Amino acid sequence: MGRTRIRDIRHEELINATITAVHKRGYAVVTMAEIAAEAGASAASINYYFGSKEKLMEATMRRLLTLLKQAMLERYSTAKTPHDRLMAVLDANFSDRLFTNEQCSIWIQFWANAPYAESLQRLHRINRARVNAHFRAELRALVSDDRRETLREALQCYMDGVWLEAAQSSAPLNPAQARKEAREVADLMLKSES
Amino acid sequence: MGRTRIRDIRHEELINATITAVHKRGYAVVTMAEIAAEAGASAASINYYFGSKEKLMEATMRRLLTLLKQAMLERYSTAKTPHDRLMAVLDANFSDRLFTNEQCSIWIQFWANAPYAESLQRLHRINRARVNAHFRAELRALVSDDRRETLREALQCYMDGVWLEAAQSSAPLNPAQARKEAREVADLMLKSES
DNA sequence: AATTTTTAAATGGTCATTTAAAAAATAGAC
DNA sequence: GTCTATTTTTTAAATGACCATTTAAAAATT
Repeated sequence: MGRTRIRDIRHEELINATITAVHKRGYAVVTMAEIAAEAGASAASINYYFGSKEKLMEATMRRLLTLLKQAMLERYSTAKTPHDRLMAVLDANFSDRLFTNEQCSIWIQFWANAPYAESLQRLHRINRARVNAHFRAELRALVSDDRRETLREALQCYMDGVWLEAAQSSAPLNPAQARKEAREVADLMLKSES
Repeated sequence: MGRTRIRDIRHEELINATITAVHKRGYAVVTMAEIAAEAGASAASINYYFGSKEKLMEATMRRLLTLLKQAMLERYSTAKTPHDRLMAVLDANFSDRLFTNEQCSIWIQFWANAPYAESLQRLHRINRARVNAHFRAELRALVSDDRRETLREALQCYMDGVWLEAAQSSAPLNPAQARKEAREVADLMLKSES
């Protein structure tokens, strides 16, 4: 049973604290002590559970990527048509659970640091490849060969750009609105195909 | 005359060194000593000319924003139609001079740090407002009222996303290709209007 | 001679990580 | 259920780097 119950609880607490602390202070300057304080723990305990600051950051990013993956798979299961499944990918990216100020901040920090940390770069590649595969699969049925890659890249860049812009704003985000706009943009691009 | 000749030369050298050093090591971890070494100077001289690391970073970002502004104005002057001027904005963003690995890296670092530094945030707002104004002005003649804002935001996010993705790749960028794709994407979105 | 530019070295502060010991939880024996 | 023994968890304090910035003096320029 709960052989590692406390361990799991602390992992979760510390990762949540990391998300909040990085959002508040920035990846570059946040300290172990600040993260620990956010979780009501001590800096030493972070090293006890994660080994180092870098490994904590990696675990935090892994968590976000898992959430995104789950959100996509959830929506995929109920979507019937290629068009529905394409929209499912967009909806997942802007789901209420994911598209928050805190998580937008972390994503930006992730993007900014991935080029300088092998472990983060790897996570980024894996995630990017998965999203691309989904897009490609669904677009196959929706647009002609010669436009498919252009459209796929445009959609991917659009989504990244929305996250980027959201991270600059301190006003609370509106995921429902973001989903609506993403659908509009996608349909706008698809329409010129039919 | 050259009352401040050396001062200007050093400013330029140090800003260029900053761009290179940040690209190589990341904003978060690059040291004054590394930047100085890149310029063949000493860390102390950076403080002599810029006052602090933060002010150096601000000056560096200001330089990039100026380059972008110039590139836009240059292309604007020769464009005749609204469509041409819209493309001019895209072309400026992906011009040979700007769309380089080094500068992409800096932009990402800029985006990641703007939320945590008032001075950077200000620069970001100013730049964003200018690009938006250009887009809005040209789109007025090209698309209907109800779709204009969606399209503008989509284009803006697309551009940001392309920069973001470019910063993740270590392969040399292809500005001409980026311009071509941006034009395709823009036309794709405009087409469904006509 | 005066001013500007340059830097080596000193300063002071911050912080991730380690250490060593305490506190808490758990298990096993009775 | 209570009482040790053992393991796990927690943290205060120590350690050791690292680094931006300052200082003071030298070098270069005017």
